[in-house]
Amino acid sequence: METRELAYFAAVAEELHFGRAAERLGIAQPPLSRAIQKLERRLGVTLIDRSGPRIALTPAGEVLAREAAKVLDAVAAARTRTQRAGRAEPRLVVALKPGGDGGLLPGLLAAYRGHPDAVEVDLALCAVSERARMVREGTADVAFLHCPYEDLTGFDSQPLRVEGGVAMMSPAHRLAGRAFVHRADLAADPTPCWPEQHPEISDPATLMQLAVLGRLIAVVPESVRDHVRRDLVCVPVLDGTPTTVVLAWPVGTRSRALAAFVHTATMVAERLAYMPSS
Amino acid sequence: METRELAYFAAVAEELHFGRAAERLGIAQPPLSRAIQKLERRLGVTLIDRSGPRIALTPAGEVLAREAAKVLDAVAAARTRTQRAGRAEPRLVVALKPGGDGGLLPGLLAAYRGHPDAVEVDLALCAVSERARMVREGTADVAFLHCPYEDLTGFDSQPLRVEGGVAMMSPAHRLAGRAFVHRADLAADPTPCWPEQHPEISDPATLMQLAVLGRLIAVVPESVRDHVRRDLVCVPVLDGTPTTVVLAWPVGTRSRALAAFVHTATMVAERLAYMPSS
DNA sequence: GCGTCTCCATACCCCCAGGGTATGAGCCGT
DNA sequence: ACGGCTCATACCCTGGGGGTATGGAGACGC
Repeated sequence: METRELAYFAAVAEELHFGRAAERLGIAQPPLSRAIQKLERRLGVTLIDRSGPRIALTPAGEVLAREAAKVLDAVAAARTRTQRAGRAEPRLVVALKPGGDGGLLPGLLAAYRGHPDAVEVDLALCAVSERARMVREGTADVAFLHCPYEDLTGFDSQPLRVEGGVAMMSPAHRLAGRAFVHRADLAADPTPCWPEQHPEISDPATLMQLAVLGRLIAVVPESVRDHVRRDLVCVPVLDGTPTTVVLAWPVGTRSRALAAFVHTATMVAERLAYMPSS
Repeated sequence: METRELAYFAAVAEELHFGRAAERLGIAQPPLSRAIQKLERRLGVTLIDRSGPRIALTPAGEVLAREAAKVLDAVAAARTRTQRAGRAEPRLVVALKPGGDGGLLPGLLAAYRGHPDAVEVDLALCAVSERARMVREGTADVAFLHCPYEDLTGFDSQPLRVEGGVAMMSPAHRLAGRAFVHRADLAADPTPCWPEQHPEISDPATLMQLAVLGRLIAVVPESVRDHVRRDLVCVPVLDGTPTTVVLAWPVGTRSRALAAFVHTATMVAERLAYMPSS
């Protein structure tokens, strides 16, 4: 099973149409039909049900569609990781969303610079949904992720710190004067909360703008507190789900630079834990 | 990057010798050299350092060697899973070591048979190290694994029950009369324990034979207690690391039969938890 | 019910990529 | 310096992957 064949099958499985799949692949339809037939012969399994008016995947075809996607992802990751490893002097690409480092990054970068295995660090500031994908695809080496909001399957990870939540809201809001709130206070509120109800807002500026306008209340990790606009107030949510800031990297990575980065991060996080007021 | 090329590179990376790698691959040496050169040109990266007396992998080559192994594993898994899905009526292959089901299997199989999504269940009784590999390669659909002794990366899993440990020993042993022991009692003992010091013993019969002879003390999950030879005594280890029996399956599996099996297992495990004396 | 349209399979051809053999080139060790 | 080991190069050849043209099997309209 060559990757080309798997890519062909993946295209057919997605389009459910040989002609369109062939067009997308940049080849003619007959070679594509033959390639799929050959794949079926070699596996000894029917992958596509061609009897109906529209073609459909057999159960085996469904399985192969998922497996093929995994293989193609692995191949793409292999390419980017290999190329990155071969270019010039090594660098470490760290993916995070703005403010998503739990306040650890300044101290971490300073401490990491002094480590014997340290290399140059590139920061990839990106949207929420991008970070895990970047690491999976090899564009980034390691990412700051937030449990339990993000899926850690396929990653090794190191928890750095556990943070409570604060509710970010307009000063005009009726809860703005409170020393703390509970989830129930927010649930009863007419203004919607985030990120539960608005997962599509990935941009902090947009989020804060909406909060200022009283359109929503955002529950964010407490470390974000220092970066919010001055015209917003933050009120701790006592019973909010705590967020764990973790460093995540692909399983099986063997890189001294990465190991040093993770180790340094753990040290820095521990040190900060004893000085939480900073 | 075709899988053939990756297999070629993996062979070279393993043998560190073009001639032997070519022999292993069943091709001549020149085509292999060319294939690797082509790979390097396409990636724009040097993979192999040919300057020394023995060839060596560059850092990029090291990366690709690991990534290629992942891809080839994924391809092999894709083939076996697809073929299994296409053969006749579906079956569910459950991998476990003898006695490794925490006593859940009889009740689980009986309850599963009644489930609407149930299919025939094949039991693959295999050695300790085989189970995870079988699921990873697609030979089995799901396995009983034991945390924290086995690596769950790449799997989704469902914990079923937590078990304490019992020390299995000859009746002649000085601790055999005790109602319970602590780790310290065993650590001070001249006879070695298992599995910590003897991971190579994967066969329960061998293990028990050695225990009978007083050559070792085996610390095993308490559910194994019912299956040990009658000429052995089991003494609870109060402060032993608890073993969690989990069901593990490949991430991303979509199978009603498997979902039903896992769900049933959870139910059965819960029910058993309320009747621990059974 | 027949023509037509759509869509996949088949037939046939071409060409290049991948494989083989022979041989050269570089690097040791003696 | 020379022979041996090992990888690269040169050259040829074949198979298979890709192209075009066309057939055949349902689905739909009238």
